[in-house]
Formats: sequence, structure tokens, C-alpha cells
Amino acid sequence: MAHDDGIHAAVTCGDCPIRHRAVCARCEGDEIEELEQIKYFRSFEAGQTVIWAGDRMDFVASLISGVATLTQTLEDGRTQMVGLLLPSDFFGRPGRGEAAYNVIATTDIVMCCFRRKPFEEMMERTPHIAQRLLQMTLDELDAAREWMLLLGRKTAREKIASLLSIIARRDASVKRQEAKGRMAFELPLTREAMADYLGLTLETVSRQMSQLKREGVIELEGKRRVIIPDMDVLMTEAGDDSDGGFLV
Amino acid sequence: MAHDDGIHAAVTCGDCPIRHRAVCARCEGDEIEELEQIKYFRSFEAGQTVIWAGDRMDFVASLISGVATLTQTLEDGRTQMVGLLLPSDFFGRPGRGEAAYNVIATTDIVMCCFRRKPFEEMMERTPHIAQRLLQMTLDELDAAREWMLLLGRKTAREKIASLLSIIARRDASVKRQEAKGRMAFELPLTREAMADYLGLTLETVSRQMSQLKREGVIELEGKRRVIIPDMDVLMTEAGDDSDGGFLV
DNA sequence: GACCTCGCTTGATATGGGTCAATTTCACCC
DNA sequence: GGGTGAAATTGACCCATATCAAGCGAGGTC
Repeated sequence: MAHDDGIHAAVTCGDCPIRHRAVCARCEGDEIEELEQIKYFRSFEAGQTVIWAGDRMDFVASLISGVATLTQTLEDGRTQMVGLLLPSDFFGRPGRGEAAYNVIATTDIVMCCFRRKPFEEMMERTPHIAQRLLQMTLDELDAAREWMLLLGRKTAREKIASLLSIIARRDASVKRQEAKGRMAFELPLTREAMADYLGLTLETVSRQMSQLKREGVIELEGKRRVIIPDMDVLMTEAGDDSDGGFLV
Repeated sequence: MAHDDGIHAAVTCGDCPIRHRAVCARCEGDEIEELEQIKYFRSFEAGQTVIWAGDRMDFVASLISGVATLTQTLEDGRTQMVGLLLPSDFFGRPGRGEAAYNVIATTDIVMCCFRRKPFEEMMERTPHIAQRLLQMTLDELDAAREWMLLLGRKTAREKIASLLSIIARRDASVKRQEAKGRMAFELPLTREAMADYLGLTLETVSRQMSQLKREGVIELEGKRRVIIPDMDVLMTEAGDDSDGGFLV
């Protein structure tokens, strides 16, 4: 049962990424068995709110399929996305009984949930879990910091290019293809969600998308399908050369 | 040897916060003893660079005194602060041999360093360390997300008020005094560093500080000493009511 | 005491992105 | 295949913040 990469391991271990990613670093049978007892699935449709900031949250979860977002809002309604959850991403916090952010499904999603208390108890007894979770959290922190650079210092054009290349790269790694040359993918976000990710208005997002299209940096099929003729060009537009696999 | 709060514990455990914060959740003697073997101190003067992004980094560390920053830059020199380190904050990443960010001392600082490899080995054997580090990292992630809201959606005025109230609150908790009513503190950052924190230019920072002063929200003694006549007013200006003790 | 430097402030002007207001497109549903 | 409504585009205008530039003040050096 060789584990040469994340995807293979996840498949080998079963249908739920958390079993591999947060827990079974070495696929130990009894750990998986115990997780099985406290796990359950939930699904939501595109547009539904999974949980509101401040609500009781007695589970932690990993996303199996679809895309969800974490958002924060000011009283007057200004909202900022602070997390973009793609399949295999984890959310919820051990030791915290209430949600800190709004979690919203932007496509139909399926989540694999674990009851929080038993999960925390398991963490106490099973060093692998805490260690794996630490690695995942550190990765998220790096992604958050990259995101801060984007929010604080990039132009609207660079922001758009960055977001597109983040999604393209993440998508590419899932499909196990090289993130080079020509690429195509379905945008899982509305223009408004993109704006909330980037700290822009949806009009500016739209304008910059049109601009990039006019200049041949991207092509659009309909409103959501994006084709990148040349990833290198897009990444130059993004303003940094970070080739890391960041993204929360 | 009761541990009723973080500060007390840190003092009780010795002079280095990491011993309590990252490790000795229950002050177990042998863990402390072993850490003692791999620890060493380093100090830097205000303005010195502790480490450049990309450099080899074979230690992790906690800040004992002073203030340091983590910054990221684009090729053309635009820079964004992504971490503000105050005493007892931890930095460096287990499992990563090179620095991801520039670490710069903004005041004279003293750090308590631990050689990375032995620290990682200890983490493997000592669940408490990974668990404590996980909690600290999750707190940092929350702080980063609060920071993202600031960068993406707040006005210059709100950004300044937010930063001042973050520093004031953090300062207050160190001094064990209530973060209510009148407060005073020394700004540990230049206007330029404030700008890098907030995603603004230093001119805008200066103008907004003058504006807040003119309106009586803050008072200034010299350029660095800040007096907050009424914390509630400042926090209203900050645009959110988050009373959490966030901050990296 | 004159001079320099560095951090900061202030002013004048430019501009990127926000705001407000129509349209247009397209995915979906009869 | 035509109708409908939400999502997206586009235009006109405005404003918050950036940019460029000048000047100030405190501390340090000769």
C-alpha cells in the first residue's frame, strides 16, 4: 500500500481525504477504524450557507467535493473572503465551539464531518493527528500571508492574474497534469465572490477580466470557462514568481 | 506551581516564554530540561535584519523582548508586512529549512532560539509540543484573517485605528491592566513600517495620524508616544467590534 | 555653532478603483 | 425556440489614496 502522493493515498485509504490528510499519515488501521465511528457526511447546494460566524459548531470537517468560502463581514456589510476551500481542505478548529467565519458553498459540496469532542480526544491520544493538522495549518498560514501581500500591495490587474493562476495551478495539481503551457478550467466563483477574495468591487473584477481577455492573456468561453493560452504570461502578470502550491 | 495564566506560567517556568508557550503546557520538568540543551540566545539591534527570505534557517525561535516584523516583497520593491512579532511570539517553521519571509528587528530584540532538528525530534516524541504549537498557529491564522479583512476592506482611517487598538490591547494585556478608558504606549514602528503593515503609503499614515489627533481620538507626545483618551472611541473608529486578543 | 541625516509632516496634483446607472448576456425553464 | 431573471458588462463620473515635492525638527557629528 505505497503512498507516493497525496491523491493516491487518499484513494487508497478510502473515499474521504481527511482520513489520509489529517490522520493516517502512515495509514494505520486502528486510527482509521476509530475515525469511522465519528464521521458523517453532509451536503449543501450552491449558494447555501453551511454555518454563520458565531453559530455553535460541534464538528470539524474536510471538503470532499465542490468549493466553499470563509468570509468575514463588517457591520455595514463590507465583506472579505478569508478562506477558499477546495476538495481535501480542512476547516473548523479543535478546541473552539463556535464558528469564527461564515462558511458558504459556492458550488454544490459534500463535506466529511467529524464530531468535535471525540475528534479532540483522539487528537490527545494520537500524536499523528496533531502533527498532521499542524502541517496543514502552517500551510494555510503561508497561504494567508501570500494573500495578505496580494490584498495590500497588488494592483487590480495583478490580483486577478494571481487568483486565476492560483486556481489554475490548484486545478492542475488535482488533475495531475503539468501546470505549464495551455490550461483550461471552470471558474468556481461568481464575479462578486472573486471581488470578495481580492478586496475589489465586482465591476472592477469584470473590467479587468475584459481587459486581460482583450489583450489575449486569457480567453473566455461563456462567463465561467477560462482558458489560459500561456501560464507563464499569466504568472508574469500576477507580479510574483512564487511557484509554491499555496492556497487555502 | 499553579498556572493560572500565560504570564504567570512563563515567569514561573523561567525566563523564556517558549518553555511555557510552545512546550511545557504542564510544566513537566524533563521536557524543560531537554529544551535547555538545544537553546541559545541571540540579540539584534533596531533596524538589523535577522534573516532574509530564502536563507537557510536551522532554528526556530521565540521573541523574548522587543519587536520584529515578517515582511514579503515583490520584485519591484513593494513590501507588505505579514507578521508582527511581539514578546512571546514564535517564528520559524518545523520541517522547513529556509526562511519564507524577511525577519527584521524594529527595536532592539532578544530571541530564544532552538536548533531546528533536535526541536523537531523532540516534537515527534512529545505530543504536548505539537499540540501547543498547533494552538499557537491556529491563533496566528485567525490573526492573519482579521488582518486580511483590514487590508481588503477597511479605509485608511479604519486601518490606522485598528493597528493602534491592536497594539494598545496587546500592550495592555502584557501590563495586566484593563484595556479600557485611557491608555498610553510607545509605538514600536516607524510610519513606514506602519504603512507596510496596513498596505498604505507612509504619507497616508502620517496624514491619518494627524487627522485622528486633530479630532481628539488620539494624542501624541513627540512622534512615537501615543495616548488614547478613550479606547471605546478608538475601537469604534476601527470599524469592528472584535474584542478578541488577536495579533501575530 | 553649523551642518547633516533621518523620520516625519504637509501641500499640490494625479490616478486607480469605487459608485451609480444602464444594458447585455446567458443559463435555465417552459 | 422564446421568455425570464440573475450574473456580468460597460459607461460616466467621483473620490480616496498614491505620487511627487518641499520643508521641518530633533539628535548626532565635526
